[in-house]
Amino acid sequence: MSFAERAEEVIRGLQPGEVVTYGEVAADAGRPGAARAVGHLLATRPADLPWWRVVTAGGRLVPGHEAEHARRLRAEGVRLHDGKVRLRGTAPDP
DNA sequence: CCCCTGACTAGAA
DNA sequence: TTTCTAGCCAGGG
Repeated sequence: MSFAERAEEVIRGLQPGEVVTYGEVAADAGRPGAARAVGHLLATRPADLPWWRVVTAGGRLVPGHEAEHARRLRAEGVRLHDGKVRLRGTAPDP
């Protein structure tokens, strides 16, 4: 099984509202640090994957798909803050 | 096998 | 805060 297959399974295993970063997916797929590869896969694999549940390490949405991404996340019940996703462990700036 | 590209990441300026 | 640089990995030509 290739990294792409594992990553695909990981993304498919995500639950509605479950938002993870590329690094999380890469690590879960067995290749920590291959975050770039994950993005490459999602970009080159037009499969029926919930790509909108994957965001950057900073909670930033996918560049070039912000509108679509934000819309889908809202549909899943994800709370957005200034176009960014509130990831676990992150705190707002007072 | 080599080279290039990209929906990444962390750190410095 | 935004922009740039260097490091990272998987695919495709």
